[in-house]
Amino acid sequence: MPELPEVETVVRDLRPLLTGRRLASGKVSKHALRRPWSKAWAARLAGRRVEEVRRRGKWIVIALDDGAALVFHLGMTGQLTVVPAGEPVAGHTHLTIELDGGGQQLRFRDVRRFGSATLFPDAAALGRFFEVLGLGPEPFDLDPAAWRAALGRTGRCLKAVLLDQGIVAGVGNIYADESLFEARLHPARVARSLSAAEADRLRKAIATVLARAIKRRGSTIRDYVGGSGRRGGYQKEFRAYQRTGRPCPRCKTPIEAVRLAGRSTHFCPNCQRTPESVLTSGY
DNA sequence: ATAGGCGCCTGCTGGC
DNA sequence: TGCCAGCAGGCGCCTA
Repeated sequence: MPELPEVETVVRDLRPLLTGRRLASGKVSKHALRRPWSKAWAARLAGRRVEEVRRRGKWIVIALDDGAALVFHLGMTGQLTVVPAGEPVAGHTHLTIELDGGGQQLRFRDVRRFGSATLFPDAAALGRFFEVLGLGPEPFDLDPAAWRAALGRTGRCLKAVLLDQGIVAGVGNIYADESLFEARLHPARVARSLSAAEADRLRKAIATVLARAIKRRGSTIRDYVGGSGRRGGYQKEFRAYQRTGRPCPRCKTPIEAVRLAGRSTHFCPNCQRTPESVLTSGY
């Protein structure tokens, strides 16, 4: 689910709700998440104060006053919310942390359990974790020359490249399709085949689409909610993703769906020329 | 190097 | 109405 705009929305929602608050006891469900949650961590959290809530790619980092960091990934169906302690606990809630005063709780819910919650004891451990992950730059910070070089270095198709968190962090299936539509580039185009102008167009399109989606608080297809429980609204503005057979908003040609990089991929066959037609048109 | 497939989970949809 | 295959916003691992 949650790609950069959704994760960014959660972070912006949680920041004022968590910063400066003290964490109390934590309660964990018996179901395993993608990464194991150590039993000792709940006690380790108690009494710690939240210093900062931030995002890196699709990861949420809650930095604590003793240098430890609580790190979440939302997987496909993760929800990280602050709610009144009296609110009924929804099914699939895997971690509940009491907050000081006000009777609120931070809750992590994840139906499919592809997400994770992890506690890193200090900045060095967190740094090592992200180093091993090897996340690429944030999409809003892409250096034009480095981006062109990264595309020029691979024979993979654009869809696969956009989904690769090591090339650019935070783009997932929705925003890969929406960015390629915005840039008018076919998802099967070989990255190396892009001109400098096309690479620039794609770089700008990614930032444009993500910024637009953040303004709408991300996309809710089914499960996603922000840090205060509100749904996103960008799903109403999809131009390609999940619009198979419906008219392209630019040229009315029906949107097509194919499978690329193992993911369903949506594009306009007229606005986003196929690699073959690009070749035959003598580009 | 890269594509493709599978597995991890649960729940919903659509076709028969 | 009921059943079941197929699919879903992610990602790591394996094979060819």
